[in-house]
Amino acid sequence: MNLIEVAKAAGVSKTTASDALRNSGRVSERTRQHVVAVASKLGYSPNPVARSLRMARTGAIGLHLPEVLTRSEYYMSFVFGVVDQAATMDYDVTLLTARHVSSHRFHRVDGVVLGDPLETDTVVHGLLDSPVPAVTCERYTGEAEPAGVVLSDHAAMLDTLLDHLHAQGAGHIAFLASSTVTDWGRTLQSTYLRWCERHGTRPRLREMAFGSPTAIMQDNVRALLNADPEVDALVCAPDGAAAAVLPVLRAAGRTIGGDLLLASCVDSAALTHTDPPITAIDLRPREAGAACAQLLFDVLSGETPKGTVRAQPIGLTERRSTRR
Amino acid sequence: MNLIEVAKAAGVSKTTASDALRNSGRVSERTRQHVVAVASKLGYSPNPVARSLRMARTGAIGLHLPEVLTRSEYYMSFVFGVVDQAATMDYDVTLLTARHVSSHRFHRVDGVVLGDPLETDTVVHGLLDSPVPAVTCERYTGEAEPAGVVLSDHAAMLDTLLDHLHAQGAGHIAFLASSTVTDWGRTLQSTYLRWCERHGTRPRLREMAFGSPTAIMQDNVRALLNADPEVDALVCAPDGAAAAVLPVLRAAGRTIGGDLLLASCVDSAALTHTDPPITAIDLRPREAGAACAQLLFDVLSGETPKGTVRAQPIGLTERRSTRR
DNA sequence: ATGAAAGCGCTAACAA
DNA sequence: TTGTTAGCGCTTTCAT
Repeated sequence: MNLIEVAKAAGVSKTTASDALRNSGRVSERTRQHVVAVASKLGYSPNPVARSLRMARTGAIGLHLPEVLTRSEYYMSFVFGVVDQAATMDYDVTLLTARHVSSHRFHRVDGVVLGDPLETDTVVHGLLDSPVPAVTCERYTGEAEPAGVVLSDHAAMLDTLLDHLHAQGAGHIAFLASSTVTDWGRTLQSTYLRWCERHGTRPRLREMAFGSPTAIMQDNVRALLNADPEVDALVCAPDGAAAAVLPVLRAAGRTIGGDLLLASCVDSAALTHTDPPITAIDLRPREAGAACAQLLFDVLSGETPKGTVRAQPIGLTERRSTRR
Repeated sequence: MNLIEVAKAAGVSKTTASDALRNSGRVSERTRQHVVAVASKLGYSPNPVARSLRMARTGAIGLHLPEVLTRSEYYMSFVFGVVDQAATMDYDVTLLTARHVSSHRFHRVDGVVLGDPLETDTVVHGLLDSPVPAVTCERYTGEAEPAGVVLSDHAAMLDTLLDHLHAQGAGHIAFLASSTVTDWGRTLQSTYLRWCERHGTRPRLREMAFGSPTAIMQDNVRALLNADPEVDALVCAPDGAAAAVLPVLRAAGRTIGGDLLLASCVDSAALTHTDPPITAIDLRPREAGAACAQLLFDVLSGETPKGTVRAQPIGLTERRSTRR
């Protein structure tokens, strides 16, 4: 069932049928209604592929996420933020994986959103090199220049968190860090180190690769506490780490919210269920995803110049794990 | 940069260029290499939209998930199972949301995968009514007939779990149920009720709507324990419920793995970090997603008849919460 | 207000 | 082995 058949059945030309169905305002109200009626009777629906070819736009944007992290609640929310925003613009969202770099199928999408682009991710590199505009959530630490960037002020928020711990009496704050392959991980590390310097305390930092398994996180924290028994607060950067190390801390005889304060740099529902609930930075992933999609559309429409950077607010959710 | 320009630059016809780049085996090795070289020098990449139009297939499949649940680890894994499998077939995956039902853009995809189709979801209904084949993960409890179904034996696995609890000495097992809008939720409820009947014990069941907030889950469990202090085991169906109610159980003076056994019908990383770790049914969502995609491709290729049902194994992960 | 024709970039049938 | 031609279904000039 295509446009020609509808036109024929309605006794008009292809063009008129097309214009009628798209409300172009070119046809008389009478014929428009007639064509619409005929089309719906025939169960016609336009072929979006043909339309895309003619209009040179696909009606879809691509979305790429770091492979190792795809289980996390953060990314799931991010994805649906992007999808929601895209839906309001009548756009589809296509998930882009490793295949899409070697292959040459870039332009089945009008643009791409990259969530936390890893410097080491070849897909990211390929996508940034492709002809379609790209918006990243957080800075890309590699060479290429995305068409837009959505940024949150992680440095300021981590400072706020560290100040909070300090105000609660913590004097020796340790930091379980993410690797520096993302701008986020890098920023957090340097912020922590600077904060320690400003406060004249010795940094206790352990770095972990992205997507490290639970056991590794736990080993790191155990080692941290053994090496430094005087540690009285722990901030965990990797998603899921804070909850994962809770048993270890307890096994070491520590009381969370008592002689040891605990906080996470990524909030999640799980942190509200732990005993005690764990203080965390709320990254507002859904809003971040929506902001990325919006920026991409603004760039695509030409309203916004390439290279635009937009701020995305984040928050701190204080819970019992950091209240003495 | 299109095929014609490449052909011109290479001094061959459009067709030859096309065949050379697609390894159709129609052109001589000499010209093939020449065309490929020219194309890559010019930075040519084929237009997938044009190809789709010509070949009457889009190279993408759609994926729809229940809106309310989209944060969960289960669905994130499921999504990437689908994406992985699709990638091996050189297919894209497009996320389908509410918009796609009212609108008529179905056929930008060659088929759709529906994860846990809710009977009440209008998108699901629209998709099942659309001309493209659909594969569901779990049965659709409404009227339409999907082209394929991937099923796990939840009844058998819940029986196994209940038997396990019974073997550990539990005599009064309560069940926090999901609503019956999915086949999964329905199956679990009836299985629990039948098990109770077989064992001559009184069922203690509370049903919760899909996507209920934490507070509601906790209230339900509190009420359950108050009404029935003799309950010595609790099975939670909804994703996240088991972890969420842990504090409530503790506040009620119960010892998990001691005077109260606790288990979840959906496994997740969070359940390995709780104290104690919680026994759960491992639904193997990644494998399930991959199986759905695979079945869809088999249907699309015509190898597999419509209406095919395939089994997908699941497992039980016993943890300390159910070992006395 | 409507129609005829061109063409988006590609692949497949038909020739040579 | 290669080239020529005809569309896939749509939107957009350009006429009328």
